[in-house]
Amino acid sequence: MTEAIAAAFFEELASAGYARLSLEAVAKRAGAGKAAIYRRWTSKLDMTVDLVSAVAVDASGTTDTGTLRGDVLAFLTDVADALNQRLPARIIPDLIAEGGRSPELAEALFTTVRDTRRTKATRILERAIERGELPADVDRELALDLLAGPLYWRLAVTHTPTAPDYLDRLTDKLIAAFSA
Amino acid sequence: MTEAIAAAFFEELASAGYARLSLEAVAKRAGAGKAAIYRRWTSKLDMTVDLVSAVAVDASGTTDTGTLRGDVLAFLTDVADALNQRLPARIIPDLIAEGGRSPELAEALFTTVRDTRRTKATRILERAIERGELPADVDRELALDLLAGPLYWRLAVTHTPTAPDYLDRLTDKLIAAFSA
DNA sequence: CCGAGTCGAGACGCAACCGTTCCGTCTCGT
DNA sequence: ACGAGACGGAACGGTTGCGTCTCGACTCGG
Repeated sequence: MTEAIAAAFFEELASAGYARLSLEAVAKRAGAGKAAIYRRWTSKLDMTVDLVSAVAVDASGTTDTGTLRGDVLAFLTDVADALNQRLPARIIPDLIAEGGRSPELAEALFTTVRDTRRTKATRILERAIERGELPADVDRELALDLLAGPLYWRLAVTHTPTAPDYLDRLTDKLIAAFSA
Repeated sequence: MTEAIAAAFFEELASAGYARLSLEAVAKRAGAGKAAIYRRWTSKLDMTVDLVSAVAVDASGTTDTGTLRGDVLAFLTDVADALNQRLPARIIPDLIAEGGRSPELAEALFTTVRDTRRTKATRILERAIERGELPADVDRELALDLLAGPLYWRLAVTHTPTAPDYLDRLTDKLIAAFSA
């Protein structure tokens, strides 16, 4: 039951956006009464934070492929896989935009989602430093933006499809940038 | 009058988002009657496309600084200036998210805003090729994503402030990536 | 000095949701 | 077999925004 409501919630969130999201529609799509929702969560914000951070947490694998290039490519592949799915592709930009407006939502999601991804990326850099692939004083701040930015821009903002070797080529450029 | 309505529209759009935008609130903030709005535009979508593409078009300067590095830095500075303003910082991510949901809005805005910026960035690359700063077969597709992505990610998604020399450092990394 | 056009203000009927409350049903554990 | 509790569904009063329409006031060109 809770699961059916959650599924309906994400469908509605993707198709309507957070601002337009109606709990009435969620209930209807789940084949549930509104009471079933209000019995579990107190508000739309509560529900959103709870459900979104639940799915965000478990997406935190940190595979060590043995090389910087392998790690970067794996990281980019994870991001691309997520952003190429229908629901996340619509939901993530919407929540980011909404986060600019609702501090509560922004803080709740950022502390889970963003920080998870941030530490994951940082670990890639530090492993590379230990291996001697990158200098110890690599510009981490910039590296994090370079890792996430271009792919997010392409997939989530301009909605441009990627050629099969796109991630490969991007990986090469990124490593060149890190080492510069 | 039209100008007062437009100003109120952008204020409301920034604080409420497109989905929650109420023409009633726009009228009230502009000190206008609703009739004044409906006399000029037929719908919220019509109004949005009209007003947004109007301000987007005139932000299309293409300065030639004489070097690739100068051009890139100038481009990044333009983007950063725009995204550091209160209204664009809130409005742009919101419209991007909304564009994923409303094909009409997406198409109308993309053909003006995105293509304008795209050609601007492409011209930077081609000038560099003419000068011999970049090889003729530079990966333009990747270069465009690298130019826009990291800065957008930092300013519009993670809302992280930038150190004064951030754009300088980013420029160096980007040029290294282009040449790789 | 007058009539056409625009103005702000707001009432109108309509629709969508809100969050709550009440049904009658169904499924449990005991 | 029975009572507790969650279920789907529907209705409640209240709020908000829509798009239309009607006011009386103002401004100007002729």
